[in-house]
Amino acid sequence: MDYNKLADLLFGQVDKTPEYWEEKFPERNLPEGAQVTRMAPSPTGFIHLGNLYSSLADERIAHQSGGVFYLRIEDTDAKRKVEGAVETIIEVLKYFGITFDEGAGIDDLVRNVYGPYFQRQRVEIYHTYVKDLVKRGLAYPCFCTEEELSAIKEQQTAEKALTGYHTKWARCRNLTYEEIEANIKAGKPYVMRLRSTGSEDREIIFQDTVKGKIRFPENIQDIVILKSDGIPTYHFAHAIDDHLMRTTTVVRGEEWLSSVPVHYELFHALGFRMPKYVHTAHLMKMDNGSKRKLSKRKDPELSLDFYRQDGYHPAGVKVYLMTLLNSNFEQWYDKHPDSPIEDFPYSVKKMAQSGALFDIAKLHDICKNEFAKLDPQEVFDFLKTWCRTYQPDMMDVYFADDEKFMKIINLCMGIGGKRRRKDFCYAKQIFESLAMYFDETLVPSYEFSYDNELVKTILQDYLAAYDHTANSGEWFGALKALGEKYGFTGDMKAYKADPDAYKGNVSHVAEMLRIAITGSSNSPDLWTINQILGEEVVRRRIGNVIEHLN
RNA sequence: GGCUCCAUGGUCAAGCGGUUAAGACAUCGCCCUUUCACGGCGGUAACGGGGGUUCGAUUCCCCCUGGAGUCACCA
Repeated sequence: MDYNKLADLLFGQVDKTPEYWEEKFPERNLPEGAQVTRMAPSPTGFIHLGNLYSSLADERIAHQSGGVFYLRIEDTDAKRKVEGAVETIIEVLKYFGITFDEGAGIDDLVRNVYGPYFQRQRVEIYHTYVKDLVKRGLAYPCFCTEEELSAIKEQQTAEKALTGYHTKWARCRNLTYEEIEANIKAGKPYVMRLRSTGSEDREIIFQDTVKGKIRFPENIQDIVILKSDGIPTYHFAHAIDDHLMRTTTVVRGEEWLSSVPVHYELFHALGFRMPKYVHTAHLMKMDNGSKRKLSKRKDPELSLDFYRQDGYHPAGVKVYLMTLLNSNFEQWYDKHPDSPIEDFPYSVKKMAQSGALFDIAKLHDICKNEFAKLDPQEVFDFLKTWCRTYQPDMMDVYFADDEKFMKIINLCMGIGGKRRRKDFCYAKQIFESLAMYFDETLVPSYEFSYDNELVKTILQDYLAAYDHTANSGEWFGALKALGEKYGFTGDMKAYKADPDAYKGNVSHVAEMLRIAITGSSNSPDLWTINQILGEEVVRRRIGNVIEHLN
């Protein structure tokens, strides 16, 4: 068959050659060792933890080496397109401190010289290379229908043969020029397939950056490279784009490992050098006692929106992901708690080989630590920003008095105390724990561990003698004295030595007040809370409880 | 099922032929403490199984088992 003639029949409109594109997108002029990485999502706008996880690796690899990190949109599947997705992707990643140097949505004409960065705008490029493959007898049109394909598969299954479009099963492989021409004239839809030169008996040796040396049988599948609408499949676009955009390192999930033989053949057929691959282990989740890959459909905690909605601080999420990404990060971070993550010497050699179970408890611990590193103003700003978008109707309650809110933050974080408290985890949880400071959100409690009459008497007595201007020491002294009056000792040692000798101790009296004022038996320092609430509120709340006990 | 990857406490993991097998989270106990937190101290808890190689295997090789991924005109 005359392949040149076939190429003209199929791609007559293509007037460029591979050389043209090679010249247009030359090797990047970068310092020795600089890596070019990319994030290449489909434009669903759904960014999940796995995406963040690998873009963190991408970003570190590129920027630590003085290279380039760019964004390419893989919009080859029309079904996956969602309006505004690119903006969402850029914005969400930016929230987590990851920015692109180049690519889709980046307004930098000087740097954006390897585009277009939307695959649908690159069809001319893809067709140039497919035409070239056809000329060399390495690609051919396939007219098989869906029904024919599944019939082949059925028979293969019955014969226990390797499924797929390959070897003798690849019917359209041997179509004559005349048959092809007739099919096209008849308007039959077709895809373009690679004419694989692989053999099951041979193997390829592939070097993965994190998994090491891997052997595979050669690819023998005549995979689809151009879909019937002329748009390339992922595999083909990957080869063309990463070559022409001069990507040096591809970070992707290990679900791609099994298509390495396909990519290997594609790159070689095209005459391209393969990039380095970093196949990352999956984030896993425990489900009914067994591990499985986190799924975007089943697991809401996979969505980054989930973390934003609940108000997780981006630093916490990022640090947690880093601990999973590099096994020695956590200890480095312990030693350099105040250093920016960028100072960490990131190494692909230290990436996990196996999938880590996503551990929300660990995330929480890290978030608490991250909050404890922020200064009060940062916490204030973060909470206010979060509240404005996720609980707008509560703005008037929490932020009616900025000064009061700031005092609460200081108290809850232990600012000014001996040590920082670590109560703050994520915004939603924080605001829940702040309910006691606002009349609108207070949940009163009338559950006391002592007889209601006694509680009432003590509260009344407390109220009668309450001096809001007393300092912390004076206030506690008064509380002790009050307790003594009713048989609650202020001497903890004496109480511990012989608890039965007393009705209780001063902590029990404090508990009554705590419940009366905050609705909870647990809270930060009561005196400070009183000061934040103000005399009027304190008196009113205690009064309400007394009334309720009547 | 074929192909491939993975395998140290409940979880994340250090280890890279000889160790009392780190550390963090979680958990439990004690201390500190007017509650809660914070903090301090301590405890429970691991090399999946079987063969080799070796003077010696958690470490190297093989098999088994277990877990995961993938087998589309989706990426």
